[in-house]
Amino acid sequence: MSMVFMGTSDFSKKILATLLDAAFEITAVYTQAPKPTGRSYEVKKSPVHEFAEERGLFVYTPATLRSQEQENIFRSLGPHMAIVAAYGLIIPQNILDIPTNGFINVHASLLPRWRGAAPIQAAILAGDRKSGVTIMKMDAGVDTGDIISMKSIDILPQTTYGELEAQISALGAEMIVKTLRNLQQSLAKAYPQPSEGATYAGKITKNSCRIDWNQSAEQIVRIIRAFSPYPSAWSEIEGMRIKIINADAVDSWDRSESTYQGSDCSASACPGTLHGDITVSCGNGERLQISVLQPAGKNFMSAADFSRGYKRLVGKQFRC
RNA sequence: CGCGGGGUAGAGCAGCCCGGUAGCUCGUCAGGCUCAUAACCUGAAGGUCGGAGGUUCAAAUCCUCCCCCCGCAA
Repeated sequence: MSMVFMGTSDFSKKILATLLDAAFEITAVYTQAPKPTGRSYEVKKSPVHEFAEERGLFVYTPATLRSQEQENIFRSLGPHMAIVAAYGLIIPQNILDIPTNGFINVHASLLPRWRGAAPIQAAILAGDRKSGVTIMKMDAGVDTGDIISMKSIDILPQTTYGELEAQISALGAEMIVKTLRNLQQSLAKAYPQPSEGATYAGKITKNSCRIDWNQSAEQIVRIIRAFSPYPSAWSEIEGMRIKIINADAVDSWDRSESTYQGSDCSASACPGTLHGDITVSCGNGERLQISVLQPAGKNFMSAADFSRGYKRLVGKQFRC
Protein backbone atom coordinates (compact mmCIF):
# COMPACT_ATOMS: atom_id res chain seq x y z
CA MET A 1 0.00 0.00 0.00
CA SER A 2 1.53 3.31 -0.99
CA MET A 3 0.95 6.38 1.08
CA VAL A 4 1.71 10.06 1.04
CA PHE A 5 2.86 11.95 4.14
CA MET A 6 2.05 15.60 4.74
CA GLY A 7 3.65 17.58 7.55
CA THR A 8 5.94 20.48 8.37
CA SER A 9 7.01 20.78 12.02
CA ASP A 10 9.32 18.81 14.30
CA PHE A 11 6.24 17.02 15.56
CA SER A 12 5.48 15.94 11.99
CA LYS A 13 9.06 14.86 11.49
CA LYS A 14 8.90 12.47 14.45
CA ILE A 15 5.75 10.88 13.07
CA LEU A 16 7.35 10.49 9.64
CA ALA A 17 10.50 8.98 11.14
CA THR A 18 8.45 6.39 12.99
CA LEU A 19 6.49 5.47 9.88
CA LEU A 20 9.72 4.91 7.99
CA ASP A 21 11.19 2.86 10.83
CA ALA A 22 8.05 0.72 10.79
CA ALA A 23 8.71 0.09 7.11
CA PHE A 24 5.61 1.71 5.68
CA GLU A 25 5.96 2.68 2.06
CA ILE A 26 5.99 6.46 1.74
CA THR A 27 5.63 7.43 -1.92
CA ALA A 28 5.99 11.14 -1.44
CA VAL A 29 6.20 13.83 1.23
CA TYR A 30 4.34 17.14 1.16
CA THR A 31 5.62 19.99 3.31
CA GLN A 32 5.53 23.77 3.35
CA ALA A 33 7.86 25.49 0.93
CA PRO A 34 11.25 26.78 2.12
CA LYS A 35 11.14 30.44 2.98
CA PRO A 36 13.58 33.15 4.00
CA THR A 37 13.93 32.99 7.74
CA GLY A 38 16.31 33.57 10.62
CA ARG A 39 19.28 35.95 10.67
CA SER A 40 20.23 37.24 7.24
CA TYR A 41 17.09 35.72 5.78
CA GLU A 42 18.59 32.43 4.72
CA VAL A 43 16.15 30.29 2.82
CA LYS A 44 15.44 27.38 5.13
CA LYS A 45 13.70 24.08 4.52
CA SER A 46 11.17 22.73 7.02
CA PRO A 47 12.27 20.00 9.47
CA VAL A 48 10.21 17.49 7.51
CA HIS A 49 11.71 18.69 4.23
CA GLU A 50 15.31 18.20 5.35
CA PHE A 51 14.60 14.86 6.94
CA ALA A 52 12.70 13.54 3.91
CA GLU A 53 15.54 14.48 1.59
CA GLU A 54 18.04 12.75 3.83
CA ARG A 55 15.97 9.60 3.47
CA GLY A 56 15.76 10.01 -0.27
CA LEU A 57 12.03 10.66 -0.44
CA PHE A 58 10.27 12.74 -3.10
CA VAL A 59 9.33 16.10 -1.63
CA TYR A 60 6.56 18.40 -2.87
CA THR A 61 6.15 21.95 -1.59
CA PRO A 62 3.10 23.50 -3.22
CA ALA A 63 1.95 26.89 -1.89
CA THR A 64 -1.64 25.64 -2.02
CA LEU A 65 -3.47 22.47 -2.94
CA ARG A 66 -6.41 24.31 -4.42
CA SER A 67 -5.62 23.94 -8.07
CA GLN A 68 -6.30 21.52 -10.87
CA GLU A 69 -2.57 21.11 -11.36
CA GLN A 70 -2.04 20.00 -7.76
CA GLU A 71 -4.96 17.61 -8.01
CA ASN A 72 -3.36 16.05 -11.09
CA ILE A 73 0.02 15.73 -9.44
CA PHE A 74 -1.43 14.15 -6.34
CA ARG A 75 -3.54 11.76 -8.39
CA SER A 76 -0.51 10.74 -10.43
CA LEU A 77 1.19 9.53 -7.24
CA GLY A 78 -1.53 6.90 -7.01
CA PRO A 79 -1.74 6.96 -3.19
CA HIS A 80 -3.90 4.46 -1.36
CA MET A 81 -3.94 6.79 1.57
CA ALA A 82 -2.41 9.88 3.13
CA ILE A 83 -1.16 10.69 6.63
CA VAL A 84 -1.28 14.30 7.80
CA ALA A 85 0.44 15.72 10.88
CA ALA A 86 0.72 19.48 11.44
CA TYR A 87 0.98 20.27 7.73
CA GLY A 88 -0.38 23.80 7.79
CA LEU A 89 -2.30 23.82 4.51
CA ILE A 90 -6.00 23.23 3.96
CA ILE A 91 -6.68 20.07 2.00
CA PRO A 92 -9.65 20.53 -0.35
CA GLN A 93 -12.34 17.93 -0.86
CA ASN A 94 -11.25 16.98 -4.38
CA ILE A 95 -7.88 15.91 -3.01
CA LEU A 96 -9.35 14.22 0.07
CA ASP A 97 -11.42 12.06 -2.30
CA ILE A 98 -8.47 10.63 -4.21
CA PRO A 99 -6.93 7.96 -1.93
CA THR A 100 -9.11 4.86 -1.65
CA ASN A 101 -8.55 4.70 2.10
CA GLY A 102 -8.80 8.43 2.58
CA PHE A 103 -6.75 10.79 4.74
CA ILE A 104 -5.82 10.13 8.34
CA ASN A 105 -4.74 12.92 10.68
CA VAL A 106 -2.66 12.85 13.86
CA HIS A 107 -3.81 15.71 16.06
CA ALA A 108 -2.24 16.79 19.36
CA SER A 109 -5.34 17.23 21.48
CA LEU A 110 -8.38 15.41 22.78
CA LEU A 111 -10.84 16.42 20.10
CA PRO A 112 -13.14 18.22 19.81
CA ARG A 113 -11.25 20.32 22.37
CA TRP A 114 -8.49 22.43 20.80
CA ARG A 115 -9.04 22.07 17.12
CA GLY A 116 -6.61 24.21 15.13
CA ALA A 117 -3.03 25.35 15.02
CA ALA A 118 -1.44 25.24 18.48
CA PRO A 119 -3.38 22.67 20.53
CA ILE A 120 -0.60 21.71 22.96
CA GLN A 121 0.08 25.28 24.00
CA ALA A 122 -3.63 26.00 24.25
CA ALA A 123 -4.16 23.12 26.67
CA ILE A 124 -1.40 24.32 29.00
CA LEU A 125 -2.53 27.94 28.80
CA ALA A 126 -6.05 26.97 29.75
CA GLY A 127 -4.81 24.99 32.74
CA ASP A 128 -6.17 21.69 31.36
CA ARG A 129 -5.31 18.62 33.41
CA LYS A 130 -5.17 16.42 30.33
CA SER A 131 -3.99 16.60 26.77
CA GLY A 132 -3.38 13.81 24.32
CA VAL A 133 -3.57 12.57 20.77
CA THR A 134 -6.51 11.98 18.47
CA ILE A 135 -6.25 9.91 15.31
CA MET A 136 -9.05 10.78 12.92
CA LYS A 137 -10.36 10.46 9.39
CA MET A 138 -10.08 13.82 7.71
CA ASP A 139 -12.95 15.77 6.22
CA ALA A 140 -13.05 19.23 4.72
CA GLY A 141 -13.43 21.00 8.08
CA VAL A 142 -10.61 22.02 10.40
CA ASP A 143 -10.01 19.01 12.65
CA THR A 144 -13.65 17.94 12.52
CA GLY A 145 -13.32 14.40 11.14
CA ASP A 146 -14.49 11.11 12.63
CA ILE A 147 -12.40 9.82 15.53
CA ILE A 148 -10.53 6.57 15.09
CA SER A 149 -8.74 6.55 18.42
CA MET A 150 -7.80 8.85 21.24
CA LYS A 151 -5.38 8.61 24.16
CA SER A 152 -4.73 11.10 26.92
CA ILE A 153 -1.64 12.30 28.74
CA ASP A 154 -1.73 14.04 32.12
CA ILE A 155 -0.59 17.63 32.27
CA LEU A 156 1.16 18.02 35.60
CA PRO A 157 1.52 21.42 37.27
CA GLN A 158 5.15 21.59 36.18
CA THR A 159 4.72 20.26 32.66
CA THR A 160 6.22 22.48 29.96
CA TYR A 161 5.33 22.65 26.30
CA GLY A 162 8.62 21.01 25.33
CA GLU A 163 8.04 18.04 27.61
CA LEU A 164 4.43 17.60 26.62
CA GLU A 165 5.26 17.90 22.94
CA ALA A 166 7.83 15.13 23.29
CA GLN A 167 5.32 12.84 25.02
CA ILE A 168 2.59 13.64 22.56
CA SER A 169 4.71 13.07 19.48
CA ALA A 170 5.89 9.71 20.85
CA LEU A 171 2.31 8.71 21.63
CA GLY A 172 1.06 9.95 18.27
CA ALA A 173 3.72 7.97 16.45
CA GLU A 174 2.82 4.83 18.33
CA MET A 175 -0.89 5.32 17.67
CA ILE A 176 -0.60 5.99 13.96
CA VAL A 177 1.49 2.86 13.46
CA LYS A 178 -1.10 0.80 15.32
CA THR A 179 -3.87 2.36 13.25
CA LEU A 180 -2.17 1.62 9.96
CA ARG A 181 -1.38 -1.97 10.91
CA ASN A 182 -5.08 -2.62 11.42
CA LEU A 183 -6.30 -0.16 8.88
CA GLN A 184 -9.64 -1.63 7.86
CA GLN A 185 -10.77 -2.30 11.43
CA SER A 186 -9.60 1.16 12.43
CA LEU A 187 -11.53 2.87 9.67
CA ALA A 188 -14.61 0.81 10.39
CA LYS A 189 -14.83 1.78 14.04
CA ALA A 190 -14.49 5.54 13.48
CA TYR A 191 -17.22 7.63 15.09
CA PRO A 192 -18.24 11.28 14.77
CA GLN A 193 -16.85 13.90 17.14
CA PRO A 194 -19.27 15.10 19.78
CA SER A 195 -20.42 18.62 19.03
CA GLU A 196 -20.20 19.58 22.67
CA GLY A 197 -16.93 20.87 24.09
CA ALA A 198 -15.44 21.99 20.82
CA THR A 199 -12.87 24.75 21.21
CA TYR A 200 -10.42 26.32 18.82
CA ALA A 201 -6.71 26.89 19.47
CA GLY A 202 -5.69 30.10 17.74
CA LYS A 203 -2.27 30.87 16.39
CA ILE A 204 0.40 32.04 18.79
CA THR A 205 1.15 35.74 18.53
CA LYS A 206 4.03 37.78 19.84
CA ASN A 207 1.66 39.44 22.25
CA SER A 208 0.43 36.20 23.80
CA CYS A 209 4.02 35.50 24.86
CA ARG A 210 4.46 38.78 26.69
CA ILE A 211 4.03 38.63 30.44
CA ASP A 212 1.49 40.89 32.12
CA TRP A 213 2.67 41.12 35.71
CA ASN A 214 -0.75 42.22 36.87
CA GLN A 215 -1.98 38.71 36.30
CA SER A 216 -1.84 36.07 39.03
CA ALA A 217 1.34 34.10 39.53
CA GLU A 218 -0.49 30.93 38.48
CA GLN A 219 -1.59 32.40 35.18
CA ILE A 220 1.90 33.73 34.46
CA VAL A 221 3.35 30.31 35.18
CA ARG A 222 0.99 28.79 32.63
CA ILE A 223 2.09 31.27 29.99
CA ILE A 224 5.75 30.54 30.70
CA ARG A 225 5.26 26.78 30.53
CA ALA A 226 3.04 26.90 27.46
CA PHE A 227 5.84 28.62 25.55
CA SER A 228 8.88 26.92 27.11
CA PRO A 229 11.42 26.41 25.71
CA TYR A 230 10.12 28.00 22.53
CA PRO A 231 9.15 30.69 21.60
CA SER A 232 9.30 31.69 25.30
CA ALA A 233 7.41 34.09 27.47
CA TRP A 234 9.22 37.41 27.81
CA SER A 235 9.26 40.76 29.55
CA GLU A 236 11.33 43.91 29.58
CA ILE A 237 13.33 45.48 32.41
CA GLU A 238 15.45 48.63 32.09
CA GLY A 239 15.13 48.37 28.32
CA MET A 240 16.48 44.84 28.30
CA ARG A 241 14.38 42.04 26.91
CA ILE A 242 14.42 38.86 28.96
CA LYS A 243 12.87 35.52 28.16
CA ILE A 244 11.63 33.52 31.08
CA ILE A 245 12.08 29.84 30.40
CA ASN A 246 10.84 28.31 33.63
CA ALA A 247 9.42 29.52 36.91
CA ASP A 248 7.17 28.63 39.83
CA ALA A 249 4.57 30.50 41.80
CA VAL A 250 5.49 31.05 45.44
CA ASP A 251 2.82 32.14 47.88
CA SER A 252 4.90 33.33 50.80
CA TRP A 253 8.17 35.07 51.39
CA ASP A 254 10.05 36.91 54.07
CA ARG A 255 8.73 40.43 54.08
CA SER A 256 11.65 41.73 56.09
CA GLU A 257 14.03 41.40 53.14
CA SER A 258 11.61 43.04 50.77
CA THR A 259 12.21 46.72 51.30
CA TYR A 260 13.78 48.52 48.41
CA GLN A 261 14.30 52.26 48.46
CA GLY A 262 13.86 54.46 45.43
CA SER A 263 10.65 52.77 44.42
CA ASP A 264 7.48 54.77 44.65
CA CYS A 265 5.34 51.78 45.30
CA SER A 266 5.31 50.29 48.73
CA ALA A 267 7.84 47.59 49.50
CA SER A 268 7.16 44.40 47.64
CA ALA A 269 3.65 44.62 46.29
CA CYS A 270 4.20 46.49 43.03
CA PRO A 271 3.67 44.02 40.18
CA GLY A 272 6.79 43.48 38.08
CA THR A 273 9.31 44.30 40.82
CA LEU A 274 12.40 42.10 40.67
CA HIS A 275 13.73 40.97 44.03
CA GLY A 276 17.20 39.83 45.05
CA ASP A 277 16.23 36.17 45.21
CA ILE A 278 15.06 36.43 41.57
CA THR A 279 11.39 36.44 42.41
CA VAL A 280 9.02 38.92 40.79
CA SER A 281 5.89 40.39 42.34
CA CYS A 282 2.67 39.51 40.55
CA GLY A 283 -0.82 40.92 40.52
CA ASN A 284 -2.37 38.76 43.20
CA GLY A 285 0.28 39.53 45.83
CA GLU A 286 2.09 36.30 45.10
CA ARG A 287 5.50 36.09 43.56
CA LEU A 288 6.99 34.29 40.64
CA GLN A 289 10.19 32.40 41.43
CA ILE A 290 12.21 32.37 38.22
CA SER A 291 14.46 29.36 37.76
CA VAL A 292 15.70 29.57 34.16
CA LEU A 293 15.85 32.66 31.96
CA GLN A 294 17.59 34.19 28.96
CA PRO A 295 18.58 37.84 28.61
CA ALA A 296 18.59 39.13 25.01
CA GLY A 297 21.89 38.28 23.36
CA LYS A 298 22.75 35.62 25.93
CA ASN A 299 22.18 31.94 26.36
CA PHE A 300 19.84 30.27 28.83
CA MET A 301 21.05 30.62 32.40
CA SER A 302 19.90 29.64 35.85
CA ALA A 303 18.46 32.22 38.22
CA ALA A 304 21.55 31.74 40.41
CA ASP A 305 23.86 32.66 37.52
CA PHE A 306 21.66 35.59 36.62
CA SER A 307 21.75 36.96 40.14
CA ARG A 308 25.56 36.98 40.10
CA GLY A 309 25.91 39.01 36.93
CA TYR A 310 22.84 41.26 37.00
CA LYS A 311 22.69 42.58 40.56
CA ARG A 312 22.06 46.09 39.26
CA LEU A 313 18.55 45.06 38.17
CA VAL A 314 17.39 44.08 41.64
CA GLY A 315 14.70 46.44 42.85
CA LYS A 316 13.88 47.54 39.31
CA GLN A 317 10.59 46.79 37.64
CA PHE A 318 9.62 44.74 34.64
CA ARG A 319 7.28 46.57 32.29
CA CYS A 320 3.75 45.57 33.08
C1' C B 1 24.40 42.76 2.21
C1' G B 2 17.28 43.12 7.04
C1' C B 3 18.31 45.32 12.53
C1' G B 4 20.96 44.44 17.10
C1' G B 5 23.71 42.20 21.61
C1' G B 6 27.78 39.13 23.01
C1' G B 7 32.80 35.86 23.36
C1' U B 8 37.59 38.25 29.83
C1' A B 9 39.54 31.72 35.39
C1' G B 10 34.73 26.10 36.02
C1' A B 11 29.73 29.74 36.04
C1' G B 12 27.52 34.69 35.57
C1' C B 13 29.43 39.63 34.91
C1' A B 14 32.75 44.50 35.26
C1' G B 15 36.92 46.70 32.83
C1' C B 16 37.05 48.86 26.52
C1' C B 17 34.67 55.19 24.99
C1' C B 18 39.69 57.99 27.52
C1' G B 19 45.92 52.16 25.93
C1' G B 20 49.95 51.55 31.32
C1' U B 21 50.27 45.47 37.43
C1' A B 22 43.42 41.21 35.07
C1' G B 23 38.82 42.74 38.82
C1' C B 24 33.58 41.46 41.14
C1' U B 25 29.95 37.82 42.84
C1' C B 26 30.09 32.57 43.10
C1' G B 27 32.32 27.71 42.51
C1' U B 28 36.79 24.54 43.53
C1' C B 29 40.95 23.25 46.96
C1' A B 30 43.46 23.94 51.87
C1' G B 31 43.12 25.77 56.76
C1' G B 32 40.32 28.28 60.82
C1' C B 33 35.76 29.34 63.78
C1' U B 34 31.31 26.64 65.27
C1' C B 35 27.15 21.64 68.65
C1' A B 36 26.43 22.41 63.46
C1' U B 37 25.75 24.61 58.43
C1' A B 38 24.54 26.26 51.81
C1' A B 39 26.76 30.85 57.49
C1' C B 40 31.43 33.50 58.88
C1' C B 41 37.08 34.32 58.71
C1' U B 42 42.06 33.33 56.31
C1' G B 43 44.81 31.60 52.32
C1' A B 44 45.61 29.09 47.49
C1' A B 45 45.08 27.19 42.70
C1' G B 46 42.88 28.42 38.19
C1' G B 47 43.34 33.43 32.27
C1' U B 48 47.81 32.58 25.64
C1' C B 49 41.09 38.51 27.64
C1' G B 50 37.40 33.84 20.73
C1' G B 51 41.46 33.65 16.47
C1' A B 52 45.01 36.11 12.97
C1' G B 53 47.34 40.44 11.43
C1' G B 54 48.33 45.85 12.19
C1' U B 55 49.38 50.70 15.04
C1' U B 56 52.33 51.71 19.59
C1' C B 57 57.74 52.10 24.09
C1' A B 58 53.26 49.48 25.74
C1' A B 59 46.86 46.50 23.45
C1' A B 60 41.41 43.04 26.98
C1' U B 61 41.28 48.39 25.50
C1' C B 62 42.63 51.54 19.05
C1' C B 63 42.40 49.65 13.38
C1' U B 64 41.49 45.45 9.69
C1' C B 65 39.94 40.55 8.55
C1' C B 66 38.04 35.76 10.23
C1' C B 67 35.42 32.11 13.60
C1' C B 68 31.59 31.08 17.17
C1' C B 69 26.96 32.14 20.42
C1' C B 70 22.40 34.80 20.97
C1' G B 71 18.01 38.53 20.69
C1' C B 72 14.63 41.07 17.14
C1' A B 73 12.26 40.78 12.64
C1' A B 74 10.09 37.27 9.04
